[in-house]
Order: sequence, then structure tokens, then C-alpha cells
Amino acid sequence: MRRDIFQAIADPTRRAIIALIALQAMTPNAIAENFHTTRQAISKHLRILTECDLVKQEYQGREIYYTLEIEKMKEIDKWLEQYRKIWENRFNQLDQVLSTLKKQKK
Amino acid sequence: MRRDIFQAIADPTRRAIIALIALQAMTPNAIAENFHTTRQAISKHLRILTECDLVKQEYQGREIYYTLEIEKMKEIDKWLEQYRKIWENRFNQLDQVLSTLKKQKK
DNA sequence: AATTTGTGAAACCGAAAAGTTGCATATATA
DNA sequence: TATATATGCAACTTTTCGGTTTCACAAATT
Repeated sequence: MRRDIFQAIADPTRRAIIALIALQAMTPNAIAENFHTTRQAISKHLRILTECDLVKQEYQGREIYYTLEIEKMKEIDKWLEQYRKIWENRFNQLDQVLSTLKKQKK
Repeated sequence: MRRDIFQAIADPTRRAIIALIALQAMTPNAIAENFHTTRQAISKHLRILTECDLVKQEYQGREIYYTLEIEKMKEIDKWLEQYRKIWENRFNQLDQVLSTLKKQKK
């Protein structure tokens, strides 16, 4: 099935996992301790995150450390860029209105 | 039902709708013309987008114009902020490595 | 060698999502 | 006033999602 980064971050548990491993690489068991679900459920979330390249696995013996692929997060930033342009534009327009008002005051 | 902006943008059709009305306010019928689904399906997407305050309705006679609430998009930007810090930090660290290498060259 | 531990995967389940069809309502238009 | 148009909403269906349970397997530990 086709995995998409926007679909991946839609789930609150997955966003929490991302926040966790952003600080340090963690094993599925260690991650699962932070939630009220089973390890298997977390494992499934990790699979989804892995499938869309948001996290990476690092094998160390029988343990698997999951790390955040911060580069992938930039995709969201890139998507947001078009809208950032809009709100910055509106801000500039407001700025212009304010400075015009200021001039009139003088 | 609880609506969440991350869940709202998870659907590709909804992201396309957002992109459309970011340019100009549009009626459901006009929006639906851009997709291969029924008007009712688009209407449902618009309801979801409205429920999480991503879009706003402007009544004009029997037509309803949907506009993007650009302010709401900032919430995603705000969430992304913590990760932006990380990738900018990494960039700075790389920068430091490079300048150290440069010094050593001298 | 036997047992424990860390992990993924498959089968199953209930809830939610996304879509369609059909209907109701309000506003234009003839 | 009768008709056409724009829209939302409810009922229903199919698909997807998030979770649990059960199992398999490999690596550590005893």
C-alpha cells in the first residue's frame, strides 16, 4: 500500500513517536513503554513510519534502534512553503496599511 | 467527532481543495469540477475542513463560497518548528565542521 | 542445550473514513 | 407559480485504520 508522509503524521500516536525518537534513537520496546498500547501496535506504527522513510532502523544485535529521518520532515515544510508565502504577504500588506496610517497622522 | 488539522490534511483530495481555494474563494460545485468524484463527496470534505476551521464559508445568495483560513495553517508550521530547530542545528554543526577544516587548511 | 528476550508478521475485530445514492430545502429564473 | 439550480444531510456500502492476540524466529542468557 502506498504510504504518504501526510497520512503518517495524521495519527497522534505516530506524532508522539516522532517526537520521542527525535531526541534519541530508541527500540520498539522502549518506545512502547511511553504509551498505553501493546508493543505490537507500536511496531505497526513504526512500520508505517519506516515505509514512508520518516524513520530509519539501526540493527544492533537483536535490538533495533529507530531514528528520525529529519530530512524527510522537510517535505512538510516544503509543502507549507506555498502557504507561508500567502500569510507573509498578508502581513506585508497589513504593514503597508499601518505605515500609511502613520504617515497620515503626521 | 473530534477534528484535527493533521487528519484534515492527510487526505490528498483535501490538500488539493486547500490548494485550490488558497488562490480564490470557490463554491462546492466549482471545486467539484476539478475532481473525479461527486459533488457530495467534495461537500463532505468541505465539512471536515470547516469543522477544524481550515476553511470558512461566505454566503452569497444561494451560493456558498469557501475560503482558506490561512491562519490555521500556521498550526502546522508551529508543530514543525521543533523539527526545524533540529535540522538547522545540524546544518550549523556541519557549517562548523567545514570552517574548522578551512582553518586547518591554512 | 534450554530458556528468556526483542522483534516482526499474520489473522482477526470493531470503528472510522470515504464514497455513492437519494432526498430536503432554499434561492434563482422562466 | 412552476421549474431549475446550489447546496447540505442522512442512509448505506466498501475500504482503511488502529488495535489485540497469537505465532515464528533470531539473538542473548542461563
